[in-house]
This record gives sequence, C-alpha cells and structure tokens, in this order.
Amino acid sequence: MHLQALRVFCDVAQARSFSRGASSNGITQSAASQAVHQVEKHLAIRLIDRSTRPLTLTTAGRAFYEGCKAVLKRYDALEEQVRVLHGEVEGTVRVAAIYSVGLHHLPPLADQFRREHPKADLHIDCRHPDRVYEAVLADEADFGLVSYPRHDRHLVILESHDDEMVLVCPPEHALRGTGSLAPMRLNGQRFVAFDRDLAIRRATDRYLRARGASVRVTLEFDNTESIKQAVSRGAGLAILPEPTVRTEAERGILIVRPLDGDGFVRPLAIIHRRSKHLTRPAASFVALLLGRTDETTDLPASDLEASAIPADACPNQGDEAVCNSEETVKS
Amino acid sequence: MHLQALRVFCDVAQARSFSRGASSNGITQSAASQAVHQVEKHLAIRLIDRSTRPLTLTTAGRAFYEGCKAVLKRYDALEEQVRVLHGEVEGTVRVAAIYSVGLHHLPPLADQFRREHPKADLHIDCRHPDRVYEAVLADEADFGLVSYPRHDRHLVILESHDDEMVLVCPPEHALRGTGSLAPMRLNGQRFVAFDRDLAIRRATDRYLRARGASVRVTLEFDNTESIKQAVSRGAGLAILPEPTVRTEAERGILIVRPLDGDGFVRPLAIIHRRSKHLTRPAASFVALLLGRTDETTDLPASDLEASAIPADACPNQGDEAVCNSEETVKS
DNA sequence: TATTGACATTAGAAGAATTTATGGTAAGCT
DNA sequence: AGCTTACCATAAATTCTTCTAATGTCAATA
Repeated sequence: MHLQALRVFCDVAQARSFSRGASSNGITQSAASQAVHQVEKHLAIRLIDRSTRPLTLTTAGRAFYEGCKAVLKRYDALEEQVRVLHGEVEGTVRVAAIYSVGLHHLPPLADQFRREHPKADLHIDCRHPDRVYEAVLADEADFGLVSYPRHDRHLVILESHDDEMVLVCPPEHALRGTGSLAPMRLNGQRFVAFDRDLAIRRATDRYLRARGASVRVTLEFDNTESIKQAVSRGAGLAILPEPTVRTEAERGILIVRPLDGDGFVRPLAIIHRRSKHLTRPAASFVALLLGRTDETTDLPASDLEASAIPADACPNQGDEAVCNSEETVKS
Repeated sequence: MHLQALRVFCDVAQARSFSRGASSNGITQSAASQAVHQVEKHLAIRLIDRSTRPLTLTTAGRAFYEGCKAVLKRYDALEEQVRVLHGEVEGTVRVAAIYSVGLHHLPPLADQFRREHPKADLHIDCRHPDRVYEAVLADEADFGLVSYPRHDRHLVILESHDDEMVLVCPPEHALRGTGSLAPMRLNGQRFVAFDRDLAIRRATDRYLRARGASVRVTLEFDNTESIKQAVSRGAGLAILPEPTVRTEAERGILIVRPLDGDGFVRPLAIIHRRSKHLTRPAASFVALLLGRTDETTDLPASDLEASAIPADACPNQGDEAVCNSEETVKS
C-alpha cells in the first residue's frame, strides 16, 4: 500500500471530489480514480459511493477515512520529528506569495516554522500574482502561494484550502447587520472591485451575474488592502476573502457578512516547478502549509507554550496593486 | 513512500539483519537493501549503520523505528477494523501446521481469531513437516506453519519469530538445576533426539558438534511430545523449543535449562503458494500470527476481557512421528 | 432532452520495484 | 596472517506499477 494512495483517498474524501482531491496532490483526476480503486481493491471493500453527485463515503469509507487521516498525520509528524532530531531542516526557503496570503495567512505559520526550525532561513516575498508565477518559474522562489491557480506545463499545483468570500461594507452602510445576506440584495450597489485581469475579479463577476445581482464598480484595485481602505471610506461594497478582513471586523472598522447559499470561495494553491525537487526545509514548510504537521502531537511539547497555534492549515492568495476608474458590471 | 518499505525497514531493524528482515517479508535481501536505501534517501538521513556486524541503528534510525512501528500497527489495526466493520472476514481458513506449533503456539491465537471473526471458519491440521509442504503445494491449505523453512520456487516464505532451544532433563537428573548451562557439559550424555531426516535434528547436531559436545542418541522421534515423554521416563536428555515444554516445566514434570551463549533457536515461518492470493480471512489470520494486529488498541475493547491475550506473536514448528533405534552422534 | 460536470476506462509511455548475479567487507577461525 | 563464512551493496535485466492523455459514460440540471 502506497502512503500516497492513502493521502489521495483522504483528500478525495475530504473534498468530496476526485478532481479536487487529485489537484491537492498534484496528479490528474484519472490517477486519483485509479489510486482509490487500488485501495478499495486491496481492502476488497467499497469506500466511496460514486452513484450520487457529490460523492459520498460508505460506512466503511468513513471509518477508513478517519483512521487514515490519523495514521497519515502520525507518520508526517514522525518524519518531521526525525528530521528535526537529525538537525536536517536547515538552509534557505524562498517563498513568493500574493499580497493577501503573505499578509494574513503566512505570518502565524512562518512564526511556527521559525520556532521549530531555528536553523532554517525563511524568506517571504509578497508580490502581484503574475510576479509570483514568474518568480517560481525563474527559480527565484522554491514555491509560490497563489489563488485561482493557473495550469502550466512547467508547474505542479497543490491545491490547498479555500477562503470563504464575504461581503464587506462600512459600519454605517444600509446593509450592515448580522447573519448571512442574499446575493440578490447587492443589486444596484456601488462596488469596489479587483482589477479586471485578476482571476478573483472574474470569479466574482460570474458569481454575481449567476445570482442576478448587477453592481456598479466604482473603483478597482489589484490588492485587498486598498479595497478595504476604499470600502471603509465609503467608496462602496466589496466581496473579499474572509481571512483578509477578520481583524477589521473584530475591531468594528468594517462590517462583514457571509453570503447566502453554496459557498463562494477563493481556492488557494501552492505552485512549484515540476522538475525541481523541493529542498528539505522547503518541503517542511509546504507540509506545514498543507496541515500535514501535527500541531496537537503528544510529543514533548518543548518550546511553544505561549503562542496560539492556528488550528487550520495554510496559505491563500489575494490579488493587488493599482487603482482604476469606474464601471458597471452587467451581473 | 511505500508502507511495504517501512515494514521492511522495521523488520530489518528488529532482526538487526537485512537478510532476515527480507525473509520476514518474503522478498530477497537485495530488495530489502534497496527498500531501506529508498527510505533513507527519502528522508535524506542515514538510519542504519552497516559498518558494524550485527548492524546498528543510528539515533535517527531508532526514533524512526519506534515511530514506524507505531504507525504500522495503527494502520494494520485500521484495516482490520474496517474489515470487521464491513463483515468482510468470513469464509474458511485452512491451516496446516507442524505438530508442535499446532499444539503449543496456535491454540491461544486461534481462540482470539475465532472471537474476533465469528463468521470465519478456522481449520487447523497438525501434520508431519513434509505433509505440511504437500498440503500447501496441493492447495489443500491456505498456508502452512513450519520450522526451518525450505525454499521452493512455488512457495513464499514469511519468516516469523524464533523459538529458543532449551535443554530438557528429568527432575532427578544430575544436570537438574537452575540458570543456564554450558553446552560442553552435555558431552557423553544420553540423548533423545529428532529423526535424522528432520531439519531440527541436523541443526541440533551442528550446534552440539560446534561446541564440542558429543552425545549418545538412544532414541529418535519425529515429534516433540514423544521426546518429552521419553525424557520424563529417563531415556536421556533432549534439546527442545522452549514453548513446547513450558507447561511441563511449570508443573515440575521436566527440568528446563537455557543454554549458554548465543541463542540456539528454531526459526518459524509461514509458507504459502507464490501464485495464489490469500483469502481475506486467511490474510487476517496471517496478520494475527505475524503480530500485525493491535491487541493493545484503544478501540472499544468489546468482548475480550476475561482471556489472556499473548503478548508475543506467532507460529512455530516442531517435527514428529515415529520412534527409531539408538545411535551415537559424533558431535 | 440537451447540456454540463464529474468519474471511469483504456492504452501507451514512463517509472519503480524485484530478482539474479556478482563484488566487497566485517567477524571469526585455523 | 590468511581463510572462511555471512552479510550487504550494486548492476543489469525483467517485470510490475503508475502516470497522463484521450475518450466514454452517467448523474444532475436547465
């Protein structure tokens, strides 16, 4: 039995999808299908019911999924432990991240990584998404953190988790309030949006159009920070990844409301060059990002008592940089 | 990473030998060497120090070994749990075992198996070693339990644990006593031995000869039970596998003394046809024999509170059947 | 009913694991 | 020391796997 196959099964089970489970592991849907079939054949037990449309786990599948998750976590923690014990994780890690990820997702994980691997040198560059791809392809970064990953023959894409997209408005706005909001109610509102050439903008437009909400885009930026600033100054509403506005929501600077219905999310991914193997410390950091490190391990909890270790995993990506003019989206 | 590779590493580490570790997994020494190299390469850490003769584990190797053992145990328990949950372990298991194993090693394990898999039908046939091979080759048994396994193109050999060989004498004998005994002191003694065509006899002769003990063989049998009987009646001394004389030792019927120095052991093995895949219940029983089932699992300890579950693993094999005449072995 | 999205299946190519055969080295023996 | 034995590494050839790419099939939905 291949550990990789178990990993694929777990990711498929968690994502409730072969395609997404495959992406998380940087393989094709076909390979994931075959891998899971292999596991099922080995056990001679059907683990997944494919006859329904999002797939569901059988009873045995659920049990195996839970157990597998635990086994894999234990094994990953073991590898990490042995490496640390051997003082193996040293060297430089160069990460290229889109602004929002670098600002909001990475800091706590970077801290944890630096604590656990004092000998490793972690460099994080925050850039425009296009520059992230360039940096990875040019081998100026060991790997990159992006959202809405673009496929490229020279890249391997490891899909990470999704950020929930939420409505953001100023505290005095008519739509302030609590609880979730029907997307339709955004019809006719003024909006601050991402640049039109960013994937997140296209996804947002598609989302609003599909739900019959036509908004007037009054400002465009290529980064979340500028959008938040504009929103807080009353330039309009915005739809942003939840982690990027958590602080402002807690402080009452901005009002944040979830959107009704099926989650509108921003998929985050790790990208790296297909040919190149990750260095040891880079692999360790990727494992941390993918939540493959056991934060709740029962090993001697040596040196991390004071700090809050984030319970959820990894990286996500925003888009960012310049301010444009006004425009109406036929949503 | 292949679970099989981790298993090989663990067996190699435990056996302190690549060859034996390989045998435990039914692969060649070369394959074991390459598998361990692969693990080391993956971790980029040396786990085993080969420069010394029984090989030793490095510090990292020890840590990884302990962790691996736990992970594998957890995984094996998981597979078993899922199978039981799915009611998969049913059908007939036909085991062919040499007399001593069938009498002394199997009973508690058979009980445990029947308890855990009520739907499975377990048949155990105790036979002369040659008949065990015949039964397995003729597909009359799913697998066989033998000692001193013979290689055969059509068989896969899974080496199990070793039985310690001990000196057995009647309570009134001059060599009675406690503590271990120097083999040399057996020089000139009368002996009850196994048949000359049994591997265990040849191993015993070789052992005694190498240590300069020449004994007079007065009786020969092809099974341990007859030898014990003869010894208790004063026909001479014998060297037998420890588990086969434990009861008599406890009851004071026979005196049992370990032999000095490096262990003289009887290697036990599971044999099965190379081509044929084991049935599900057969595979479960083999897993139990190989100690790959987690007796100390923290799963709901359902129904096994009253019985003593043996802490050590599996099968072993004796040799047996007819009585011969007298003879002196130039040891 | 046609469409879309998602999984299965197949074939061929690339890659990995295993065996056989061989060579080198440590331990123990004479 | 020199020999012998046991043991592990390595190379080469073979056999098995696993991957991707292309295509087929089916459930959910408009």
